[in-house]
Amino acid sequence: MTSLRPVRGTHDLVGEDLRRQRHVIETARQIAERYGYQEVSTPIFEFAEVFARPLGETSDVVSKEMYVFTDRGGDQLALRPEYTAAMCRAFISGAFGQALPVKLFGAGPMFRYERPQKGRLRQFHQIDIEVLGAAEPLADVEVIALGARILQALGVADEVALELNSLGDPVSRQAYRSALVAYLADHRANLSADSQTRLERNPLRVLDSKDEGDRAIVAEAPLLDTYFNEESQAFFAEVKAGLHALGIAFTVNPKLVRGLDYYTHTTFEFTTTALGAQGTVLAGGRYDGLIGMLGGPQTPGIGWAAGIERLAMLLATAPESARPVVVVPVGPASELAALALAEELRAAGHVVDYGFRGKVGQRLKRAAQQGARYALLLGEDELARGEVVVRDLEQGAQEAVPRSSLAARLAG
RNA sequence: GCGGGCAUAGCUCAGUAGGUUAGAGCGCCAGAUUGUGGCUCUGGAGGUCGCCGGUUCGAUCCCGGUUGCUCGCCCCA
Repeated sequence: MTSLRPVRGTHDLVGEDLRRQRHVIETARQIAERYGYQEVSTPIFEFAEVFARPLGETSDVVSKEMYVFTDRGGDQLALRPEYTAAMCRAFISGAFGQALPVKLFGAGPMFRYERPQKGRLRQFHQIDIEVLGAAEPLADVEVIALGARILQALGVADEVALELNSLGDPVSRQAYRSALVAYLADHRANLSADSQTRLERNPLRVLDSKDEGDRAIVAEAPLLDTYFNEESQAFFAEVKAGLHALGIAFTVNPKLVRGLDYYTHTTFEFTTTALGAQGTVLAGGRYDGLIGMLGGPQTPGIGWAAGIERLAMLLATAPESARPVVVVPVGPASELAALALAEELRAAGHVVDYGFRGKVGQRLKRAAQQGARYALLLGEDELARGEVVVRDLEQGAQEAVPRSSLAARLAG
């Protein structure tokens, strides 16, 4: 048995799994570009405060899941557990210029120290979309639409449903929070143990508790939208109207509360029942206070992140890998000529593999395993005649083709 | 951090009511076929039965612990 394993919750990505993930990223990249989002890539580690401050010191992500370390210069750094705060830091650092809004697309690894399970890893990958500097509800609409279009293009739209909610602006949210805490405090004794601690740390989370007793209590709890001021109501109405106008189906889930502290107004989640316990596939919301919280100029923001592994698992089929042409020298005397032929075909744009050793039979077997369509056999006889034997590995038929018409033969 | 399931060949898995050399299919290597894969046949390599300890004359099998994987809780993409 192997003694050297990848670190728990990390995986080597190869073959079909890698192709699935690349397909997810490429699809998202193309569509984001079509919507006018620019691709950016930020460092995978940052000063730890970049995440600790906006996410909240008491949040699980910061208090128990972040990979934090001190570097040789004594700085407290963290492997990024999410993209949004890092994007905002880059914005404050001046990476994206001054013209607002900026529309950003990114994809890459994130790190959280958690118990791995289906659809959850310690190093996982996310696609990230952010719009910074747009306070308009139509920005929320576009951002959600972009997510919906990507899910459609991936062919997973039927597996997924959009849930939408609003937390209201900070004033409304705070008013509601007080009312909720007061209500829950009256029922504290009947709440589950988890929800009693939620009540201390993040009372809104009690709303989406899975515990049945909690659900009964929550059913009677005050409703968020009754605490909305006019502005919050109008904002939410515009987002919903925009989604209707674009034909994007959603259901309002008044108990949809995103976990991270920085959300205001719109929150949303695309979820599936096809992935076991980790149903959330793409989720985000508006975070108008985040950039200010980080010490930047008050700038509104809205965005989402999608789990690449989760999307890759939903893909019905894996993309095919390129089918190579394999060049096979017959006998040692033709090796160099065969290698030169391979180079020539590569220069012409073909995917060409050249094995380094083995008898003709072994090389052909290998070529078939690689999924090659053609094997090109080149021996002394063919060299002398200026020909190449083109063997169709699917049909089993082969024919000698003059070098001059080889390109045309392979094209057909 | 808490709970359940699983751990035998490269892969998927069988097995021994505790007993001498632990099996299959697929894969791998070689040969039949010294310039031809996929079919067929023959032969071969490959295992500290996850690890440590206990019970026993004897443990891959029973018991305890441990590690890993996996699924769930918390939390989240």
